[in-house]
Amino acid sequence: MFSKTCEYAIKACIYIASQSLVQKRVGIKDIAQAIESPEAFTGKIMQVLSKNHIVDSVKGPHGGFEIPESAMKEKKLAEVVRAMDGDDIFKSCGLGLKECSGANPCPLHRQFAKIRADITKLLETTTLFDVATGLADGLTFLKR
Amino acid sequence: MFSKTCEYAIKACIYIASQSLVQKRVGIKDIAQAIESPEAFTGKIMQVLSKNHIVDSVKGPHGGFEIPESAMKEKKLAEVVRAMDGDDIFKSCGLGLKECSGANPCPLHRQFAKIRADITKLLETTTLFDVATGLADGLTFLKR
DNA sequence: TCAATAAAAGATAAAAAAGTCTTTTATTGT
DNA sequence: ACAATAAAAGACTTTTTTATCTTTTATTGA
Repeated sequence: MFSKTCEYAIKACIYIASQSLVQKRVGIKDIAQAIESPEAFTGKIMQVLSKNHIVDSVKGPHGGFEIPESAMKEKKLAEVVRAMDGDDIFKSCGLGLKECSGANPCPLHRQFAKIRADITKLLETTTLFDVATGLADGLTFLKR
Repeated sequence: MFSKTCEYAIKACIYIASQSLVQKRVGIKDIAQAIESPEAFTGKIMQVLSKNHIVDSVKGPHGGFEIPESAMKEKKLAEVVRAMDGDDIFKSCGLGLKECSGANPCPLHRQFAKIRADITKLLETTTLFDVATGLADGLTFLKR
């Protein structure tokens, strides 16, 4: 569904958001630990998220990453996915046709269109705030 | 969604099925051409499909691959997907948690469960016959 | 100002997926 | 029996993804 990179990115954002809810800025070590990801690789991912203005990054002592509450209420999961995996999951044909459309449909065009629409709706309507609260409340998890 | 290998496999099966509908056995060159896949790689994929009894293979002159009409009415797309990609798409957590469940849910557990169920239903109920007819009738395509 | 901290940037490395090439085996028709 | 055909099997190569290691830059507080 998503690349490993994208999975880590989504989990990292949710973790950072949940910590930002209690005014805590978190470092890479922290994140890697919270989402069970390789530390150095997580650093690379954070660079992309930071460049795409999905998270705020602060260098130096007491630095780390954060997402202001106002921002996390705006940011949709779709933005994270687009930053990491592009918009393949939103657009591309399930069987890999380059020009799959109503005029040139693959044998599963209509069926996949429905599924893609559901995925798109989920990712375009869910905000980081929406998912961060469940984590903060101990109702959901990012490990195991 | 699917690996490239799996996409080729699905398309190959649909093409073979559609040709079997008119009593035509098809060779690897034929298939590769019909689905725009690399020929040698397609050969490798056919080996897997053959070993998994999804297609019948015949060696020697006039040999090739076929799927008897009775068989294609039984074979679900899910069997092809399982042979190539395993059952990750049917089972595994969208965020990559190893033990994602009602008791230890990832933040998107319920939402993904719904989408996975839809995908599973589609793949488990659609037979090769179902999709081969549309191709044979020129209503759907495997290229472009 | 300087040592410590933490992310950014850059260069590699390892693993997995995608793809190719060569040799072998099975089948067919002459 | 044997030449031709076509898939199976095995050994490789290339590309992409995942992951690591090192150096640089920015920030802080003593």
